[in-house]
Amino acid sequence: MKIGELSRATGANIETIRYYERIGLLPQPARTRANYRDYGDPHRARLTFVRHSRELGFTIEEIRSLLDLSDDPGRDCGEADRIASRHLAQVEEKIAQLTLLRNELTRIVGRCRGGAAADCRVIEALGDHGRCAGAH
Amino acid sequence: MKIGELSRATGANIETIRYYERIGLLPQPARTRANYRDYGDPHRARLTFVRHSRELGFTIEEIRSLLDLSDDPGRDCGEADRIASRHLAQVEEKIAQLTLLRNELTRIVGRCRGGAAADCRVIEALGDHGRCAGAH
DNA sequence: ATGCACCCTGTAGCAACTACGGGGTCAAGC
DNA sequence: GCTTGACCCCGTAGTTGCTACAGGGTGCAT
Repeated sequence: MKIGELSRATGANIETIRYYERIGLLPQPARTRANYRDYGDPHRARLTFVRHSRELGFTIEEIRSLLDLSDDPGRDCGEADRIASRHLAQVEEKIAQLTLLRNELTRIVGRCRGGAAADCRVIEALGDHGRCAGAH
Repeated sequence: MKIGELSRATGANIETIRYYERIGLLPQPARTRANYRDYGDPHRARLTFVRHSRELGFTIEEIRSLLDLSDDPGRDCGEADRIASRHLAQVEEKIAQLTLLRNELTRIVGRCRGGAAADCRVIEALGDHGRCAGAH
């Protein structure tokens, strides 16, 4: 299939597909006589894997490791589990941080009654870190 | 104070301070005879405002708007509240997304017993979006 | 033959920094 | 008086993960 079809099949956009090839995440496909990229099913599967992993927030380098693992069926897969676990821990950490942040922001907003900026509680709160409860 | 002191006083690193000056977020400070930047308290307060806002996840452009408001004490401050409210909504959205993500990841990890990568459930799950519950 | 959708390459842009190279300044210690 | 070290200057390039051109070529229908 041509790059446009692959793009529609996977939801990755065309520029992104070429970018993945350039950084070596996708192998170089065959070319047609007109020098168009010509993809097969293994390419589609690999790109689906990459897009799905990206949607789950894995970095390109993590995905590279995961792909290396899956390219080498004999290797122990504990490494894949470790990468995913570490990522899960990062996501949980991020959720915790954002929750603290939401609390700060909730405290800050809704305190303006439309007065002059000189007395604005929002601006005041932003300038004064000392009043924050969270540890950011 | 010199840039190193300002850096220590605010937690912003030196390169970042010069960057903020370059993009017009901080005013150009006075210079000593040796051409060193020489900051005063207003600079420190402004930088504290910027860093705190960045820690709360406001973009540089949002911060620029907030600073414009606070520089003009006569203006209505409802705008500040709108910026903060919109940002709060974005944070809540992000938390919701990450929570879905965490659920996916929790489903994926811990399914490896150290077998061969060929049978790895983690790798399999990443290649197969169809089995995801969440709407990412 | 001409329009249109599609494809090619290479480069530059985005946010928000961070790092680096190649220099200048200043106070302390020998 | 000379060196050592900590600090400062500027300008530019790198980071991540794309996205957006510019300037061309290809393939098919009308």
